[in-house]
Amino acid sequence: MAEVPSPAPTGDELLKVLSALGNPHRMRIVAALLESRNYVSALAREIGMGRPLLHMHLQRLEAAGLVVGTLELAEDGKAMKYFEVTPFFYELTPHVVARAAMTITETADRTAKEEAK
Amino acid sequence: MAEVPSPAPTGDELLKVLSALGNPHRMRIVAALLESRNYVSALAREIGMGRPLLHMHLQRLEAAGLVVGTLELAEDGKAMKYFEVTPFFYELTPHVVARAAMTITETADRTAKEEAK
DNA sequence: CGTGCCTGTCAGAAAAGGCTGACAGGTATC
DNA sequence: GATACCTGTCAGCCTTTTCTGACAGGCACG
Repeated sequence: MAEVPSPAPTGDELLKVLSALGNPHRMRIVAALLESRNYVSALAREIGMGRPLLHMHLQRLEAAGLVVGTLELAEDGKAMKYFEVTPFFYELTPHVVARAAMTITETADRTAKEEAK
Repeated sequence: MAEVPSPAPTGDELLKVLSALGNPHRMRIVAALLESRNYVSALAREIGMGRPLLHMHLQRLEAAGLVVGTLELAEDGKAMKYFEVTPFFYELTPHVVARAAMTITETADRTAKEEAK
């Protein structure tokens, strides 16, 4: 059980993880969700944050594979999206970083790309 | 030798490390410096980046404790700042993140703080 | 003394990220 | 039908980060 991506993550993956976790709010969100899985609105109240904003942070974390959200139907029919943290594990060393750095997708070539279309 | 801050980093420390490493340029800088320590101007040429910009990235990495710079005097008297990577090591797990999240210095309270002074 | 290479910093433009209020849809209860 | 929850998205503002060009100083070589 529990897949752990430990050893050699791809550059883009590590980049998403690090930039996702490198934010005070998102770190606290992970902390809150680790204590108990929760749905968006309740979590927003708990940590005192607007829903749209929390929503944005959550999908940033989810895009990085650090949390997962499941849309569940409560008994009374209400649709609520529960989030919980993934058992992720990354080792952060110079070697790992250097290895990942080689496989970074250049997202910085918006030159003569729009026109080609 | 080589101090490794592995187990339970403070929130602010982890925050600095993650946001420092969560950037494509800075990952490449670490990669380049791991191969061989280098001074600013040469490194700038090597990775094709402006000196002022590289300078900024370097001091961001240094502030996070991931690289160290030493100002050395070459034989011909020129002052050159050599950078090299630190043997850092961080474990990234939900538990570590949650633990760090509790010790985050609220830098976001510029409310009734100026007046108190 | 001009040229070259080193160091650093500064102001200001450009891009990215964070944040808010308003809106739309859904289902259940009074 | 009005209220009260839940979900999501969108335009627009504001702050932070990223990036560039120009400038300062230092030391050595021709």
